[in-house]
Amino acid sequence: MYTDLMSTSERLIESTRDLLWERGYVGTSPKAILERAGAGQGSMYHHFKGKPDLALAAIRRTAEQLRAAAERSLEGPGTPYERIEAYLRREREVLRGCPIGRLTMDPDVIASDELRAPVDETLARIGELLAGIVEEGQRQGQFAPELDAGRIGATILATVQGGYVLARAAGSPAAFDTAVDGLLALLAPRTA
Amino acid sequence: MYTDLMSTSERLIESTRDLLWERGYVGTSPKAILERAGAGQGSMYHHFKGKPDLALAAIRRTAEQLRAAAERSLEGPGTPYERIEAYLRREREVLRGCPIGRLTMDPDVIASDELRAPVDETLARIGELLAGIVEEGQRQGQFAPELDAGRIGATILATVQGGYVLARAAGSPAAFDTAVDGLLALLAPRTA
DNA sequence: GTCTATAAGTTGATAGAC
DNA sequence: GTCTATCAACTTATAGAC
Repeated sequence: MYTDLMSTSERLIESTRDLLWERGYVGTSPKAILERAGAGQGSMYHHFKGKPDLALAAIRRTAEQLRAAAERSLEGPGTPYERIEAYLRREREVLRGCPIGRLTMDPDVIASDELRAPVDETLARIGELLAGIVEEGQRQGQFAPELDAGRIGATILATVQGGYVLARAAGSPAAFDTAVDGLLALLAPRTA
Repeated sequence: MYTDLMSTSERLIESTRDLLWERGYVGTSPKAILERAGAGQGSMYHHFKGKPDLALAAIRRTAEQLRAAAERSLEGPGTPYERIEAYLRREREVLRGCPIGRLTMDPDVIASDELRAPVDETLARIGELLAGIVEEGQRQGQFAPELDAGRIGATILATVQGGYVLARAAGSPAAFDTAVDGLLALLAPRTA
């Protein structure tokens, strides 16, 4: 519940963010949003055109925060390998899943170019960041020069997204860590 | 639509399988199932206790088929690396997502131990198969002996599951292949 | 800006006829 | 076994009062 401090519009967006993460777009009803935000129907339809419009605002904000969190890990100190490890091992609420990645399993999100765009852009951006760091590592001799940095970036990102799937299936965050450990072993610098 | 040949009970299960794949558990209503199966309310509640019971039958069948498909690729001919490649490159309807993996993003599936069990067991089984093949490759000197086979198996499975996420986000199956290509490069046998 | 009232359609399930 | 009727609750949205 976001009943204090924030404006009604803010509370609606934050409530929607929570529910999209927890239940997805299809599983989130306006009623549930309004209850969590402590607002009435009128407020929602005053500030937003409807459920898709409110969801878009929520998704955009979540996408922006995820991108920023990824950049914090990836643009931190350390060698390329260390920065990739920092990204892979950064604190996550693994069993909640990726707040952006999970939206790709939402049929109504995928059916809407507008709702899908921030999801696509965010994952593409993180993939590019990862690819850039792999390239940097190649220039420093840390990674094999024959690797395609773009592909490795995609593999790293896929391992993270798939790690969430395995962890939720198993009901345990350890499954995420196992997949990450395997990837890090495969990426381990030649001169360790 | 499954209006011919099958029994009503079969048509209900097959319709549910389709819809669970397409829209997930939360996004699938009994009404939609009945329309697709060409059956009335009474048939569904005669053969099944309700939506969760019908979904369980559908999920179990899909899980079994996915396990069998994975085994066909992984227990085929070729070196360990070649069998892993065959599994990774086997024909998939990438943009539809993994019919089992996608269920992990369904809150009602994850909330039910009964519905989650076949999902967990299927992914665990495929992960074990992969780990076994990695071990075999290690014995043959194809993969580095210091790798933890269980972890690498998890990484391979995670890359596949994450590949679906990236492809659906991008709206293109190519994103799946890119992640797989990166993984295969990292797994490439020493004596290529 | 926010609220309640209202509405047409859907959800998931039960009852009972055939 | 299969069907339709019925049900209370929910979904998404509009109208209009305050």
